[in-house]
Amino acid sequence: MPTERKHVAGPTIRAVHPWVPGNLEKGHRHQLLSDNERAVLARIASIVRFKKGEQIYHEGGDAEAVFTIISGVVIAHRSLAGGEHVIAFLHTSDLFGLSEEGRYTNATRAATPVVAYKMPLPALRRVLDSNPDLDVEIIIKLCEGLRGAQRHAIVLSQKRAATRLAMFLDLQEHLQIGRGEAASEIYLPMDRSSIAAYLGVTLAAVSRAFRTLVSRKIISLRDRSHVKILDRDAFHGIIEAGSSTWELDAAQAAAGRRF
Amino acid sequence: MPTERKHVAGPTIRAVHPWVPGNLEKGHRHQLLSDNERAVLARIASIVRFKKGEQIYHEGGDAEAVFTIISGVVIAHRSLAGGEHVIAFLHTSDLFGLSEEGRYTNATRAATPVVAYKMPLPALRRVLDSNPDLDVEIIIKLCEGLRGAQRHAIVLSQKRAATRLAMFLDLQEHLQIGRGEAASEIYLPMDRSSIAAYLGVTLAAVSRAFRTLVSRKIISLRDRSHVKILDRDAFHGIIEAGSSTWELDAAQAAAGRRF
DNA sequence: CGAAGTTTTGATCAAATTCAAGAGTAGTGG
DNA sequence: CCACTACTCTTGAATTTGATCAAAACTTCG
Repeated sequence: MPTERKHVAGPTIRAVHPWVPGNLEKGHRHQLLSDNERAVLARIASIVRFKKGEQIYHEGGDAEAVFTIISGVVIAHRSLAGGEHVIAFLHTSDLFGLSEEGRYTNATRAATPVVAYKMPLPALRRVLDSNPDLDVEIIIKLCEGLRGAQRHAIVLSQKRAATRLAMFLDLQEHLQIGRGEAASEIYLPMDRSSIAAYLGVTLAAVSRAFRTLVSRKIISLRDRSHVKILDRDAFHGIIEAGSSTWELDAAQAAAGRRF
Repeated sequence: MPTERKHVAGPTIRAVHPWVPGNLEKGHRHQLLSDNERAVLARIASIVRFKKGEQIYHEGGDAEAVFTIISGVVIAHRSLAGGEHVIAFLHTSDLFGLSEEGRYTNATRAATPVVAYKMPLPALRRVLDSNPDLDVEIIIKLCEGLRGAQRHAIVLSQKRAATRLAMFLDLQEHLQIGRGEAASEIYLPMDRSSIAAYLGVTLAAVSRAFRTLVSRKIISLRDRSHVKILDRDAFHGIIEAGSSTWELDAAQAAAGRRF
């Protein structure tokens, strides 16, 4: 018996709907679980806390649980020989713990202090088996993760560091708006070296890219983690320009995307 | 009533299982649908054909159907100003047609002549609603797509073109083996400019990277689309070396990956 | 306040882009 | 079957950009 909406405890999962959004505004991330579903998941979930910088699980480890974030930011990454590649920055209501053949496919650590729900996989699978409704929500969330990963790939396909950074800021702003947070400033909870790893460039290059954008008065920095976009035209100019004069051959441009 | 295994018609979907594979060999892509499920889907699916280079759907178009490939190779891409970014190369049994708020999120075109099953979304959703079993299969497939996109991002995070190419070849080989095809040679059905777009480098750089690997006797080319790996040690050396001396700071390397 | 860690900035070097021309392939029609 | 054309791919030379190495400024925190 669902109680009042705001007071239901349990995991939340939010995502942009893959199918028609119906009545609601574009880009809004809907709460995917009903009160009832949240209550069911709450029964198998426990609340866990991680300190800033703490490892949550490691690449290749036994996939024993799936997590959703209550508060804080999580970095999903993979360690290559001699460096690390950041896969994603995960926020409140994001789902993580993807596995392949029973092993986690990447590592995660807390970028800030993190509180999360932890759902053991065996219990989760039992719940999924008996609650068909939950499956569709998870599909929707996975579609979002997939779109996010593809967006990341597009950022990485850019050649200029300033373009990658601008795309990253643009993405962060959209995600922030989607989360319903204030939008006048972009907040960057992660440090420069994580941004560098996400963008696939060096720390030094990120720093220079920031300097470039600031000196051209396209953005301003209140401090290391608060960015304001001053000139949106120029800002999007940087993004478009990134892929400007570049291999104009592939003329038969078509369009569409994976399910 | 399922007839003999080999003779059931209808869409196939194959993927590596996210959870424990149980008895079967690692990395093998299991047929996710039962004969019965295939039969159900076959009822709403129609067979469509596309010529080489033909557009299947375009970015932003009304998402009206989902496809699975019967034969041929499909390129999922997104057009940036002045260039295109290839998201994925899709093969037999792959599922595509991802949408966001009712619109395709990228474009697709045929890299070779393609035959596919087309499943209209409204009908598909009706079937999913009444066949809870199908949901889990789709979740598994989406996990695979997500892992693939993340792998792509890792390729793109590499700095040297030869490293990206080697990783690409390695990936193609694994996918080919996973599909159960012959593995002595790597077959590349797509043209150089699609590879370039996938790797996020120029056509010229791809060409030079091939030349580099061939001249170092690490690979050999029978023709434009048939590659053989001659020296596996050196080959994997290239892949490792790519991320060699590079930002050794982020010391607190943890590990793990998204659900 | 000092020490460790993070970020900025500078100078040099290697690598990919860019522009452009030439070689190789495929496809068409005589 | 060959020649012609269009296209893809390779290769070359000059330029730009980011990586690399290293040192200085700034933060954070005990």
